[in-house]
Amino acid sequence: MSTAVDDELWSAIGDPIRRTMIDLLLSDGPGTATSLSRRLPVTRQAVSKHLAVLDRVGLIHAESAGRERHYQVDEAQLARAVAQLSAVGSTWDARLRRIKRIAEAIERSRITKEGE
Amino acid sequence: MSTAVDDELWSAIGDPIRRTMIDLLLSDGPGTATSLSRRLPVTRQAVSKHLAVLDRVGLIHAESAGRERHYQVDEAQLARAVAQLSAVGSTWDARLRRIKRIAEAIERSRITKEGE
DNA sequence: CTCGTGTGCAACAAAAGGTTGCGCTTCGGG
DNA sequence: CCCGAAGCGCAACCTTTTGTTGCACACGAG
Repeated sequence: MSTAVDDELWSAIGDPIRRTMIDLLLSDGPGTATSLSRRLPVTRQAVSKHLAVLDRVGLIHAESAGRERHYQVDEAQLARAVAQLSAVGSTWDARLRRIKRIAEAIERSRITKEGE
Repeated sequence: MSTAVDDELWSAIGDPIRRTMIDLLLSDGPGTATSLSRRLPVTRQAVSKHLAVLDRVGLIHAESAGRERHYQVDEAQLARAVAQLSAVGSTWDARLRRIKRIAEAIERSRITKEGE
């Protein structure tokens, strides 16, 4: 059902810090480990590790500019991740609906039997 | 933007094993730690810990039956989690769209300037 | 009652996430 | 030119999470 690549994408966006980092990169545009750490409750080194994780799964990519290293979101890969989210969401949604239907059917048949 | 409760829900469903467990509970109905461990690549004890995590955030709840302990999905809470997923997904989707619009606008103005 | 099966608890190993400290580039003002 | 400030990466270390094994206990069927 789920592939290793999908699992990596999931665990990448499963972390609250990493989700916030993606939010920041999307809203403020490209940023560095230092600029991001100023808006997050962790040190630059922790941010740097998260950036490495996101880079490894391809959700962001870096560009060196002098002594700075600018990261920005890879739009295509993030779109893939969003698709994953909605896929799992709709699967669960469908199953919840089906369970509800079955439960209602059982309820109906129980009432019918009682009426016999 | 994101609350502590939301983060707990996210990290709960962020784990591939836990996502699979929810899938199994949805598709096969209520199950025990032992029955789930037979369909997963980890030991019963590991499954038991994951069940404890899912229980703590309210995504599942248990019911004792003799010496067995049956777990099943809490539909309302899972529906909440699905809503979270789609919320983040649509937020990122909207921002990706906006970035694309801006990029196109810049592209247009650049061409205009070149034409002057 | 006794044996098989399902559970929980404890101790331990490995991985993830976080911090501090250090040393190496690179930019920019004297 | 040069030297300090700013940005970055690497390494050592700590804590939490995830996984394992081992053991003791409870329940149900023969």
